[in-house]
Amino acid sequence: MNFQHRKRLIVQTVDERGSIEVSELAALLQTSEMTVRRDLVQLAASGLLYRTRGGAMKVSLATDTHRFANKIAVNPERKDYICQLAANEIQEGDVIFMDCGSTVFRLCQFIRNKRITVVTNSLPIVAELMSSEVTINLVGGEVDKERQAVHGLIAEEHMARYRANRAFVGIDGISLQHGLSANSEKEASTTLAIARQSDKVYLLCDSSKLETNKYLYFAPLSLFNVLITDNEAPSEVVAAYRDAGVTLIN
Amino acid sequence: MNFQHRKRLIVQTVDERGSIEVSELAALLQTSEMTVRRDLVQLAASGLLYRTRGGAMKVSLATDTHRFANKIAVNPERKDYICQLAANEIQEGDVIFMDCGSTVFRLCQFIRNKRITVVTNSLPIVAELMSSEVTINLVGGEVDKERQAVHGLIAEEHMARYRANRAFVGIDGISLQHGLSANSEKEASTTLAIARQSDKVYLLCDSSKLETNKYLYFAPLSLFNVLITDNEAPSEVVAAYRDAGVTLIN
DNA sequence: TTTGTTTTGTTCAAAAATAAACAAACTCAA
DNA sequence: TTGAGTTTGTTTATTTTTGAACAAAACAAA
Repeated sequence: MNFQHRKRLIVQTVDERGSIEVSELAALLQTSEMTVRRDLVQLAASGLLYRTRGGAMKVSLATDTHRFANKIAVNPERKDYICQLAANEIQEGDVIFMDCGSTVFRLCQFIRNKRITVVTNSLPIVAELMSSEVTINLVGGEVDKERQAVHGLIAEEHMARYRANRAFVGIDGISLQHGLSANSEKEASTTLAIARQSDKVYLLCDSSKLETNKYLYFAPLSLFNVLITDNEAPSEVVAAYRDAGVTLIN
Repeated sequence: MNFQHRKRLIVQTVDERGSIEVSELAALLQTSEMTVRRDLVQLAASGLLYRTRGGAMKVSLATDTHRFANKIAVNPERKDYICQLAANEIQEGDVIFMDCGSTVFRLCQFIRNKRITVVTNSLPIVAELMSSEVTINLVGGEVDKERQAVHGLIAEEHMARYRANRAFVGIDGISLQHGLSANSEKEASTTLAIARQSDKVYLLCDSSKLETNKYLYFAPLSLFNVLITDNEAPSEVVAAYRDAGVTLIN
């Protein structure tokens, strides 16, 4: 029973069962738990399974990337700080795009009394701005109930009909090395569609997301014009972004 | 049972049930309440659920403080009667248009569990069907805040892209002499656009509106195929409509 | 307000899992 | 066969996770 043989069996078993414990694998492979752990470290490093304490799991079960939708509750004070900066950029008469990110949602409170037009695919944003001075243009198409937003082909065609001064979009991950990344194709696609139709794209991104990567890389840093983040961003990271030519406000 | 397992089960259970208590989760996961609390802290931090005192709830439920509310209906029991009749006409797999009338809104409760597609310009209907089996297609365009609906040129273009089996539309006034009438051009125009794209048009109209006229006449009786009204309609009026060739259900 | 109940966070000790260190066994050429 | 290099198993130390106990905080009812 060599490593190759064990490796095959481990991956196969994990795929079949979804998850398994180190002790079970040791019994199954007639080997010690230490050896199993060493194998698991290698397999996890090459991405064939997800290492958990006490065992391993199928990657697909552990990551559930599609779920990270409504992050309203996370880091609200940072997000409000960012949105205040973003609101300062907006002028009367502007036509702006707002996407369905949780950070972007919090921009609503700062623009309630501005005479501007907002084009958005986010239903919470529409609800929030319903009693405001803002003229709302809602993107049509099939409703994604999980994200409470409209995505897809028809939505993108709809957006293609409008031209905006500015766009405010959220992002799941951003890194100097790989650019922008997202947890879902839908959101990535919508972000691209919005960027195409806007003169100036502002990326709203709280500092916890700087230098993180999500599963789908979808655009280089050049997609946006201005990165707005909070004042808790590490100064060396901020400096690195500025050195890379990014216009960063914080 | 490690953290990854518990996490999956907790998120799944919360999503299914809407909310749950710490003690229930402890029993379900065969672990202590302390552990459940620690798990909930982590899950709430990553935005997968909303922490409440004594348990947790779905994020979307917690953030839906801003709901679209339909005006309190007049004659609710008549309208529900009509909608029950209307719902009987709908079959699995149908694609249906629903407009933004208050009568049509009450149809939602009867179609929650049907596997159909609803195309609508009404925001209260979208909100109501958000947690249902129904696939929703939202009509895009400029939002009419007063009516909580989308009207106008872009909206009509959007609707022109879809073809539906059935359409359920409300009406402000109807008379044998003058046909259909409305209180606003916007709604009249939308009704016409919907009728163009539908195989069969059902007019939902409580009996208090029969033989009334509003300021804008916009279509003859031939616009619709079936008139659904309630059982309080005077029998001579019903007879007159049937004599005039109208298919009437009540 | 005060009182009593429930829920929560913190601290601590026990248990489990892991990593590190080292010895034994095995591989494979020369 | 020898011996360098690798893999494996065992022991030990370290880290992580867990549950219990208890104090603090939040809530509800007088």
